[in-house]
Amino acid sequence: MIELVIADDHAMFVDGLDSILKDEVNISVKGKCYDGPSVIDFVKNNKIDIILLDINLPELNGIEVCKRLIETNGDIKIIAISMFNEESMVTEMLNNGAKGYILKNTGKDELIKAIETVHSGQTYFSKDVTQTIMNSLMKRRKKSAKTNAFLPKVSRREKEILKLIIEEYTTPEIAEKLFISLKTVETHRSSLLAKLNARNSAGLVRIAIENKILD
Amino acid sequence: MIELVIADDHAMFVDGLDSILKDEVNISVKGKCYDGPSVIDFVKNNKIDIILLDINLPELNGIEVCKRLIETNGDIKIIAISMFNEESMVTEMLNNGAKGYILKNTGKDELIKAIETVHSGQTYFSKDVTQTIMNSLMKRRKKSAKTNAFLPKVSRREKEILKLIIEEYTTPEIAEKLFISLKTVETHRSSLLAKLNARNSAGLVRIAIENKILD
DNA sequence: TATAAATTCAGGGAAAACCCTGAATTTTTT
DNA sequence: AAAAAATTCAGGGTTTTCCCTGAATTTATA
Repeated sequence: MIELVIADDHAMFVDGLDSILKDEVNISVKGKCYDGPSVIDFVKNNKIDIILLDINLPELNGIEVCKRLIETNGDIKIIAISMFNEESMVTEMLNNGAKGYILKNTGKDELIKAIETVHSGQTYFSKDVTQTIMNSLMKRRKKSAKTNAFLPKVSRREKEILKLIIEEYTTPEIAEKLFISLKTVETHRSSLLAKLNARNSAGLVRIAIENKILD
Repeated sequence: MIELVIADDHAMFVDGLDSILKDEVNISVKGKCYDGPSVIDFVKNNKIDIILLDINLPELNGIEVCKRLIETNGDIKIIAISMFNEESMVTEMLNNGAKGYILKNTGKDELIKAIETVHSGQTYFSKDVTQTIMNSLMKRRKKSAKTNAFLPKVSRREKEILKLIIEEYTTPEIAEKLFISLKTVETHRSSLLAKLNARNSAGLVRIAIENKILD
């Protein structure tokens, strides 16, 4: 028997889920919560396998609830429920330990499949959700492609010096470390500024990291 | 008719795919390539809708091929084929414009579904692949929590100044921009160095980016 | 083998960054 | 209301960075 609790501030939605799940012989709805703190309380005092957790909860939002429950009660399984199919929310929930993410327009069959899958120790994400994640992963391409723009070649030695600059070494220190003159290091620094089109060390570091020049 | 080319260095695998696709009335295998440069050549001289592109290609690997083809021939659709279900490879291909990613142990039905889906303008990722991506997104939770370690609070004003430092503004410029004294900016810089445990601006920028202090 | 690119070094100077001490005022938190 | 944190400013000094010109040597490339 899978024992679960439903957490959502819309009573009607909670009841809807409840009536859907009532028909399932191996699923038992042990409780209903309408705000964040209640969920934490309820889980503390009852043996619960799975929480169907809405993201938009009053007082303490679903993301926070998820984080706290995983911290204190590591073996609890959380399925996030949300109206919004947004990459930021999905990743946020995943990062806080949710085992599944389904949308509110999910049908009965998929809901039950999600519950059973997560209960068996696996993770469950609806097709729409995974598609959203994949799409957002792809969109990042255009961003990074734009920032790349035009980058001249940075020589081996320059990279070496750039690396040390990023590691907070000063020019005298770099000179000593590489057994070359202080003036040579300064030359390399100037070349780097020119090549990467930076005004100072701060820009050098930012541009180097943004464009993954080292690696 | 979907016109495609198969690119993989293992002839036997290529022939296997070919014979599978031969039975499909609406799919036509227009060519077979066994290394990176050949693919680029072939696509240049033939009207191709889709490329089934292996990641491990000789001379020029699949990731590079993908990047170049998308740059020159934006409307071509690439489905990556790989033996390995690794998050790094999947994201790498996605970032370079692949529209699908399937594993080499994928069955006939799924392969054809992938081709048709991608040809229709959508993206296709097999269940295994999406699962891998979702899992790796979840694993990052622990990582980011560790790197955070202990970071003191950076105040609102300090963040403002830190942002400008990262944008390559100098102290006099920041002072003018914020209508405050040069000495005040210097104080904030010192506080930032102390709080973030950095030795200089370069470190400031690196630490700020690494720990996502702005955002 | 020419040519180009990378690496090395130097002097001298201006600007910026960094360090220290010290302090007043405002805002936030307890 | 009191304490703590944030923001503001200053003097004076050292170090580092940045800029310019100029140049020799080594290495890679056409």
